[in-house]
Amino acid sequence: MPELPEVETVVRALRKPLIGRTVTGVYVTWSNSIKTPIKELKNSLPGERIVAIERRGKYLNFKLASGRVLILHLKMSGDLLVESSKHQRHPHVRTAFSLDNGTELRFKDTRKFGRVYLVSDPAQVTGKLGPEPLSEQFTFEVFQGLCARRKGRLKSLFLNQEFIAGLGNIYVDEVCFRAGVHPLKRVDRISRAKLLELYRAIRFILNQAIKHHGSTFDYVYRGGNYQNRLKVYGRGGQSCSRCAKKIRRVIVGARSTHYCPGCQK
DNA sequence: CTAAAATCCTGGTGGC
DNA sequence: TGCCACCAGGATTTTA
Repeated sequence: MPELPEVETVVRALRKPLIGRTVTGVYVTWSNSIKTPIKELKNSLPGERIVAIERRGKYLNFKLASGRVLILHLKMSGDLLVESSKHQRHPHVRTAFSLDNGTELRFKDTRKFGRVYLVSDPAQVTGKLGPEPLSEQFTFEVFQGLCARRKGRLKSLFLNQEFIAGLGNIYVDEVCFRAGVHPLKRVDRISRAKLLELYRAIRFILNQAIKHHGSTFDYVYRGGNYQNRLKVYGRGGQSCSRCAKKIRRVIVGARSTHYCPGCQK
């Protein structure tokens, strides 16, 4: 479940070992993940130098010297490792990029949901994404405009990457709790005051999670410890830390959803 | 148009 | 201990 904070953590960790490196080879064991013709990837990636690594929503963009962009999505169970080529690959490494200094960028992906693209224009992959919630451009006015005339439920809208890029199941539940808004509330019936609370909660929760290097779960990126600070996600049946009522777990749009019936109206 | 359901996947879990 | 059905979940695709 890597979401924005986990992907941001990965991006920051990869910059030092990867920027300036040149790809020397491509290794693939699960071609369903590769969304560019494999021949093209294997033929044209070697010789490319990585000049920058950026995050867009939950996507990682590796900018190459030619101007093309290698885009990865970790989906459910993806992780990226930089290891010596001599070090044996974990069996769940589905794609690897060997580099000019004897290391490899390894895409470990237990559940095989991950995706790899090589494109000339990243908009081909990420063009429809909504705004970056931590950018300066994402003001309250922008958020309010996006919410206007939306009839759907808050939870579903927040999970929609074309609405805001980067929120996922864990942090949506945490944002709704912090703002004190019920996740099933219709968006067009939320007051301006509560919208402001939601806007602030999005920025606060994501920033806090990044500060703690994201959350670590069964298959998710190692290292982070924000999972210990979650107030509702994964806590169905436990007592709310604010009002002591039992936290509920329900299914919304095939996603588990956690909220406190006392604090969230 | 929206919304719900199916799809892709595997390791872990709980029941028996 | 072994077997098996079942579950999680991001994004896309299909169905209603």
